[in-house]
Amino acid sequence: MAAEVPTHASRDDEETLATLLRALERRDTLSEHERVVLAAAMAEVRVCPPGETLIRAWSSVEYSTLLLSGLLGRVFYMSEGKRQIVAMHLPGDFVDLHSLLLKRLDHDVVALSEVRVALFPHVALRRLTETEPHLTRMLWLLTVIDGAIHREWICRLGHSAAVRIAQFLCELQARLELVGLATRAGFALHLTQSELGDVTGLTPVHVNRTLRKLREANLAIIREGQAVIPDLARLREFARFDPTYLYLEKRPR
Amino acid sequence: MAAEVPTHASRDDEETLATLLRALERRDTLSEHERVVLAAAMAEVRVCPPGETLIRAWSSVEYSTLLLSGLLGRVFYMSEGKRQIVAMHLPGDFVDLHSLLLKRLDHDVVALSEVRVALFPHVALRRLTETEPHLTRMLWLLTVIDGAIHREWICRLGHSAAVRIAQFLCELQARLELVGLATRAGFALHLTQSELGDVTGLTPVHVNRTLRKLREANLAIIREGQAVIPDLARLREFARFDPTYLYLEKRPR
DNA sequence: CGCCTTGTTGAAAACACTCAACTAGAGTGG
DNA sequence: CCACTCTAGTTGAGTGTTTTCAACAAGGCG
Repeated sequence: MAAEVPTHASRDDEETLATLLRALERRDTLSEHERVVLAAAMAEVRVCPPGETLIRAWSSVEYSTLLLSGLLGRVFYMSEGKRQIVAMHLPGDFVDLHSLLLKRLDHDVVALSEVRVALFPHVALRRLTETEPHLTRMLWLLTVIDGAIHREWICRLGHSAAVRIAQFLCELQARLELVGLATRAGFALHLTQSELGDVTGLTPVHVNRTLRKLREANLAIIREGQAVIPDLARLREFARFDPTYLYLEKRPR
Repeated sequence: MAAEVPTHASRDDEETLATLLRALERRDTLSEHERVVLAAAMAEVRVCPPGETLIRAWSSVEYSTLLLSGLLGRVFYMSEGKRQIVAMHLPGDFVDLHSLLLKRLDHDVVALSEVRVALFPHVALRRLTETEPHLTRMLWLLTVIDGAIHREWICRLGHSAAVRIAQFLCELQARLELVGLATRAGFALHLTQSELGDVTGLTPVHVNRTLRKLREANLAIIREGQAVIPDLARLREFARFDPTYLYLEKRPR
């Protein structure tokens, strides 16, 4: 699939690699050497159109994907044409770092908008784990936070439709704000109501009705690719949202 | 909390540590040295009565827990007294290896029966990550498989009550069989219908009705602490259960 | 223009929840 | 010994939420 030959990353991509570095440094400081080693592990940059499946479930994967720009989902295709999105990824996210260990993924990785991604060959990452124990633990931490978000999603499915959608919006807002792609007042959201249903485990029809309720309650207005949040505190209260589970704080590890 | 002084593990516990070693060796071979290093990182062994909370959410944790015997759950307490069990752990499971990276957990760890656990101090595990890259990757793999099971649970909640419960039974059967605690015909299941509801996101009343349906359809008979499965293939077909996501196969890593 | 996708709304059906009552068994204290 | 209480399981009836089926409007695109 992907070319084995590393292509030189442009300044633009180096800039977006900085998003990953910032995500890591939010948790612990990196040495200059570690930053260099990580940057060196990055190879090819690719651009994919919306709807493209970057990685198909159970296929053998030889690299991990860093999302540079766009929106990307991890998707299960279930019986009777239903699908469930089990994770959403924003710029700066290491989408499938876990494939370094698993080699085959249980889910597809799908572009939900046009995306730019950087590929980190597993051979390079694996070499890194041999010599950089601290950096390895920090990458391990990313996969473990990924698991924490999964757990939050499990709990989300125990709530009513309105709360589910509100929680998802809160999570997206918090994560997007960190990378400068959202304010407390809202963010760009180029998801169809059908995709929103795949995230929250609801039918498109019910998503539609529920969005109307949220709109009428003035909690969140979703339209034309924009999520407008009149009062974030009120939305968070309604969703009982507490961003602690995202483990954003700095903890020396 | 836990004593810092390592206590000598009895032969019985060494035997059960073997369950962890087997779980690891199922994925990749360990050197004799690695086996010794891992065993040396194990300290105190504790016994807890059913219902006890071993680890409380957001408290500072200084060790990771290996389950030696009994059943153990990872639990979220949600609003209005509801709770959601986000993971079940069997003997041989490293219950909270992720706490090595996170330091504080987003959930409680609760004994669902009398349990025996072995504690691995974080200082010892962390020292291990400094010198044992291969062993580190294998531990990392365990946390990543944990995430894969989370994803399966997310998808589970998109199905009907009967399928949810059937899937849970199938997962438990497959995992228990691996450690010799289940046959294809059934296993001991000391969970109340209420706890089964906490796992599947259903009310106890609805669990009861659904278990009756499963019983009447001769798919699974749950009673008196026993899960009897007349025809595992049929149950798996009904639940559309495919154990691949447990990543049981051997893959050199 | 026709065709597709997306969003929207209505009505009926399916599903799961709530409230309530009752059984059975285990454990307790008089 | 019994009465009492507690937990776990069971069942019925009514309610509420979500899904399904269906139809239709609006916009993009060949």
